[in-house]
Amino acid sequence: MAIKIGNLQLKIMRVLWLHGEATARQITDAVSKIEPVAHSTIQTLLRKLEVKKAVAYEERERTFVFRPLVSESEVTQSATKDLISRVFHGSLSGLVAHVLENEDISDEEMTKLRRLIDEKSRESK
Amino acid sequence: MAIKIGNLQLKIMRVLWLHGEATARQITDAVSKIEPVAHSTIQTLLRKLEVKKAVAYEERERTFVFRPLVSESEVTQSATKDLISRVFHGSLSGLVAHVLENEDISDEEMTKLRRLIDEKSRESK
DNA sequence: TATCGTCATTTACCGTGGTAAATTAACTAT
DNA sequence: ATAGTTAATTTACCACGGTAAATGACGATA
Repeated sequence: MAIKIGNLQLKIMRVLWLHGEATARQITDAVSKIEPVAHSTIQTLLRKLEVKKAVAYEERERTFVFRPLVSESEVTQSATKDLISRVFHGSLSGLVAHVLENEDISDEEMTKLRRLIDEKSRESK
Repeated sequence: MAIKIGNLQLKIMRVLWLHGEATARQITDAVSKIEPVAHSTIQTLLRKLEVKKAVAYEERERTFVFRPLVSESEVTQSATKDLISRVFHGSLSGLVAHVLENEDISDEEMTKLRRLIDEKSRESK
């Protein structure tokens, strides 16, 4: 548990979550579409992800095919938990209060938020 | 902008926000109440905070008295923005949805959340 | 067969957060 | 005046994320 990864590592994981599996080259290409990155950088980070058991690979026709070992939810979860506990003393409403006060939230977002809360309270009853 | 600090550095800043100003020794003592830390560690981090203009000091009776140069809100803000943009593609509701699905939120928290949203929509109209 | 392209592997470096001991400088109390 | 206390400064690591070039290994192709 408590999978903690950086920003580029997250982008790599996203490619894997999206495609189920991918070669280093495919990941480099996918990530580079948004922001160019050297292939060797991707390989280094894949190695680091492998060390911390976030991905695994399998050799297929002399090429490594990587697949994720952790789910998007797990990673998202620990990043979120980390922020909420570190910065907001464990309080989700603290976070939301802060954002509502300091950021402009669109009407659409507000509607979504309200719906989320409504649904959640209905279901818990 | 975009002040980014680690966990222990955050704890140091909290002492400063709380007291307005403090000596390194006072910070060490305050932080150590929760979790012991070497005085020299605090001093090192104060130095690093000073380099990045998060604190300033003033010499008083041969002792440095530190004060914060950035507000709690600024720091909280950039940590929050960072998470929301990195992990939730800029969507606060995405974050909230995730938390509601994956964590147990108390009734009290839910009430607070609802109130926050109610107040916010009322005020924006 | 010699070279070209493509992988994987090795090696190396920077920045930042954290950890802290060792040293120096200055004042205080005996 | 000397020993002890306290603070600041210096120095030194480690871990991790990111960045990437250099090298090695191997199959394909000219």
